Amino acid sequence: MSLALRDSPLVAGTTRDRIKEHARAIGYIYNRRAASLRTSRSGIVGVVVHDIMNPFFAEILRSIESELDRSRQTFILSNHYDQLEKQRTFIDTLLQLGADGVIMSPAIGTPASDILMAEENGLPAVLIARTVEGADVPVFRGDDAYGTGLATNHLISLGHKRIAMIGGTDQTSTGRDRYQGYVNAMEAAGLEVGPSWRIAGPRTKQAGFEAAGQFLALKDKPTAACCWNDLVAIGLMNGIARAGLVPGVDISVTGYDDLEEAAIATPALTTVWNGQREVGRRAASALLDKLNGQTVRPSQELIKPELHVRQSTGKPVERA
Amino acid sequence: MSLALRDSPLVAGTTRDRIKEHARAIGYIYNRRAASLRTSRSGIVGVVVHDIMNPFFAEILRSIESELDRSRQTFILSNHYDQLEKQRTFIDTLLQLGADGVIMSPAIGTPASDILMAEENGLPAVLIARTVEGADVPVFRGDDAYGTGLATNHLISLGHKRIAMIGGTDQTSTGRDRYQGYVNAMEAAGLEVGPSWRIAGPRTKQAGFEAAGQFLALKDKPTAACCWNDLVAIGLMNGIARAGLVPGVDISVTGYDDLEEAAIATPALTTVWNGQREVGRRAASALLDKLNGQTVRPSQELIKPELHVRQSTGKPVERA
DNA sequence: CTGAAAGCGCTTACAG
DNA sequence: CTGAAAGCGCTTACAG
Repeated sequence: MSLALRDSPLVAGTTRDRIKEHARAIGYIYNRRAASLRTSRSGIVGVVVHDIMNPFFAEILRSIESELDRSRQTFILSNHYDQLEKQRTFIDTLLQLGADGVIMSPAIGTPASDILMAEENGLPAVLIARTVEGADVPVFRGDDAYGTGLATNHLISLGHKRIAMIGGTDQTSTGRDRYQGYVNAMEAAGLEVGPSWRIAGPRTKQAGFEAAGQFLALKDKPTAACCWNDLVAIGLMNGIARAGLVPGVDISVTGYDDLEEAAIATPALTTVWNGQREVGRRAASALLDKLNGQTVRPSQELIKPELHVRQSTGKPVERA
Repeated sequence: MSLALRDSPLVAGTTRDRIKEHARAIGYIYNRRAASLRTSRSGIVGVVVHDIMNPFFAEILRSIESELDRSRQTFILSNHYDQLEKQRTFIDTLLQLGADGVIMSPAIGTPASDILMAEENGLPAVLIARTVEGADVPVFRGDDAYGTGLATNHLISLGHKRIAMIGGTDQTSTGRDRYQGYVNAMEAAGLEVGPSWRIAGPRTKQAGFEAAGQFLALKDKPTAACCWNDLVAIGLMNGIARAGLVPGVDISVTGYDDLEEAAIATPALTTVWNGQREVGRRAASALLDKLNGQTVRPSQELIKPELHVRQSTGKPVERA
């Protein structure tokens, strides 16, 4: 019977149809636990990211979803909120469920051994967005240093000389790379990076909004802000507007990610497209290849970002 | 051994510790598929909503997550994007995995028989946000008609007489209820509802943004917009600002949901708090009760919304 | 080609 | 209290 339901060529067409019809009639439900126990394939893929509600991950997840759907894999989502313990619990759950693989944006502080452990227990991993030093797995992410370089150079070319970097943390590879790209661009242009010009931390709209006060009170007031991501940029612009200044005129602001929202922000946000779709699609397809027994060599795949210029950046306005 | 690992009192303390230590040493992984096959409990709960990336659902999901976490249930998320087929596939997957229950915001057009089928196959269901006529299960949602009534009355009390309703669809109970609340409030105040004053459809920031043009071109131009949700309201405000008008001054706008974002929008959005946390927490806890064999009677639980007045609403400004 | 049997890793009722 | 055995529902190798 199981052969018939799976359309095996070993079973004749009419027999197959008769069995399928009968199965439907009695409301037969295929028991995947039993099948998986026998075959040790579950058809489950885990995805764990910092926060699935963050629109940056949301766009990645959509493309992972559509890629996995085509291979009829069920995917289980989880947030780790950058808590190593939550991430470990989730990986443990995946192992217990016999998941076939995991796509993860590793939590801050993830040791390579965590990933090694998963792989050794038959749970192949693919990383997105962040790297883990020493983990021997494929990684798909944007070229962050290059991306913030694009944004910073754009501001420099408009004539800005005092440019702050708002948000992000040194605890992730992404954070270090984005900051480095900004610093490199500044130095290449012979510009100084004021010691207080980095406001580290913010990664949400709310935090960007709150950072506006600190930003506007900076010594040698910068005329532009290169933000960690679109959320911070939009929050910052709201904060700037609240303070009576006009973002895009009085202060130039760049974002990062090019979320759908960036285009409809007021003013429309100049930002760096980060290839979310690409990252998701390629990570999922690499994992599927692995599951199908193909050898996928560990590699750092850097998607090249692109600058999208809109209305939130302009020439600097010097005030008295 | 399995008794020891589950801390059964049948096993002496020292023996238990020795076994646990050994299990850790050899890297033992508990096989939940096997256990579930035997016990027919899987520890999996499914959650399916229109779109998990929508911040309205995101806030509900967070509270479901924390509630289920405490009972050590794994939850599987899925979007149905209001496609009945996707929802059915997901429910099917849950049945095949032997999930213990499902929390769903039913897709448009979900027949009661779909829910009945799940329940009959041992998958108890709890609904959130939307009702399905004839489905005999608990439903947790906000009192939508009351909520839009609050918003509309607030606008009326400020002196507005021409108020449009932007967004939402008649295909969901939520959509019908919110529209009805608006109409009731208008009629109770003896105000006319202009036939073109309802712009149905928009439910996203993008769509709200795009609706601004249509709104601003309405005959007998309304002075205020009661929006379907915060996303539409924020999008609409952005569109209004793009057109050179000042939202909150030239046009009053109300939202619905009171997302975290509402407070930091520019201007800060007057909106209706919709009890997302409550909805999630209570739905999860009702499902857990069901799983534990308690009889949970099917009922409509309406969470009372509250108006939060901010800067996006003010007295009407009549222009020449 | 068909059918009966073994076995995946658990839990639980049962015999010792 | 302990240990061996049955059985959950599949898949697959094997005997007929």
